[in-house]
Amino acid sequence: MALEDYPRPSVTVDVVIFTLQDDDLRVLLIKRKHPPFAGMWAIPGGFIDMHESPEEAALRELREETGVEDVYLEQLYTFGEPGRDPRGWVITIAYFALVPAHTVRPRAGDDAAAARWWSMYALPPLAFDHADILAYALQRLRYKLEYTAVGFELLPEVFTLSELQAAYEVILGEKLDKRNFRRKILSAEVIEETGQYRMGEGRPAKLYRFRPDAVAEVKARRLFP
Amino acid sequence: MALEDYPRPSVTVDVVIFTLQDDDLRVLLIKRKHPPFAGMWAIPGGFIDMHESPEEAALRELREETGVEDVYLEQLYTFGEPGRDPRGWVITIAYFALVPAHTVRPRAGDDAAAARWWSMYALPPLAFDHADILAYALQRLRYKLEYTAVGFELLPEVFTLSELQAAYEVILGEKLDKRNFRRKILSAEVIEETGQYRMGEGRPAKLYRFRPDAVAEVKARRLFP
DNA sequence: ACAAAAGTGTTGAGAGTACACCCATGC
DNA sequence: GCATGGGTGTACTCTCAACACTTTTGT
Repeated sequence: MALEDYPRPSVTVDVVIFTLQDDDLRVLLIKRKHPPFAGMWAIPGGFIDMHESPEEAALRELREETGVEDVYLEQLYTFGEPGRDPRGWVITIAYFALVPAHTVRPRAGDDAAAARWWSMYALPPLAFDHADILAYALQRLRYKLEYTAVGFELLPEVFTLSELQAAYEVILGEKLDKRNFRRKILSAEVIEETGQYRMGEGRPAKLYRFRPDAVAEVKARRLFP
Repeated sequence: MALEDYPRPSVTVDVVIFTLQDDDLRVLLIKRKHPPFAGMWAIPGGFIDMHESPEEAALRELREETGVEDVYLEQLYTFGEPGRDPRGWVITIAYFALVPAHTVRPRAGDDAAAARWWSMYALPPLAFDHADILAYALQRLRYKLEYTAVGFELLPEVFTLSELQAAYEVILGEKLDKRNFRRKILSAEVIEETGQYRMGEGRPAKLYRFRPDAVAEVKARRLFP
């Protein structure tokens, strides 16, 4: 039996693009130009091209919507409930990306009437099952933040410890203790001082950078030995 | 632009089915009857049907290959490298399932010349990119084992602590300390005594069962607070 | 001098790890 | 009575969480 004897779905990639902006966790959404859900907000995405891998397709979408090339990108989950797209049988491979805010200026692609950042904590109504996808992406981001060093992907190259802590707080949605935070992050040896300082309203703050040679993952606590 | 204007891939599900047998971690493979890779071993799978979700397709495959219905099933990853299937453009959504050995008798489905368990530590050459998929599934299984209670999905309803420890050892590929193992698992309060004993060659062993109300997940140690 | 943000240590509790011997049964 | 696997406790180290004051700068 040949491939053509089986019905084939359309397959898209959707890319949840996170950033930090104004002490808020934001996600890039596009306003749909065409039906279905014309005028509604949606996660940017598009059809996979033959001859490209799903990851390449996700990188292409990311480039089209943000212009950025070299960012953290990870496959999230594949959604394929029948009926999730009123046009027909459409399966989507969802990705999530982390971009530092200052590197990006959202651009509306061909199919979008607009593109802008939305706070993850104040989202508009969303097309398709995109609210589910975002909820899952947030859960996964929080989870990864706890046991890997992905947080740095959202920050500029240099940052202060207070800025880093604020980033963690806004993503996790909880306050953290300053002394414990500093002790733990410094003992993890994933950042180093740059020797520079950031001048501000109070005492100048040491600037740090991520150590690219750092081990990004810590062993999880085992439920069983 | 309509859905039909875009090229569509074939989409399959592949289900990595793990079990424990003879103190070994095993995976169910089928021997392919048809080209490509006729006569080679492969992960069981098949095309998704229109009107079913990927998860339903995975459950259907699982039923066809093993007859079991009610088992642990989790989406693993979606593989879509161009060229991974010589017949053309085929994307596969990989799942992994955990089944207790005694509940299953492998059956060769229509497209298979044979089906049998293989040790994860002594695999035959595999069709397509299935070696990659298995390697990733093993990594994920080990990872989940460390911070959730999925291990019980591989054991019969009642078991001794020694059997449980042996299961963990064969999956993780390392020896564990008996006293620490027992202390930790009992303090996690995920199992309870049945009151029965298993008679064997030495002192009879207490039988335990999994507590279905138990919390299956433990907080991971945070890299950062 | 005062406002604003940066920076800094200690203590008590719980978890992880390493380690060796006695117990209950079948033969 | 002995072989076989089941079952048990302690001491040390490390990590976690809670908690408040001093330092450095700009105005």
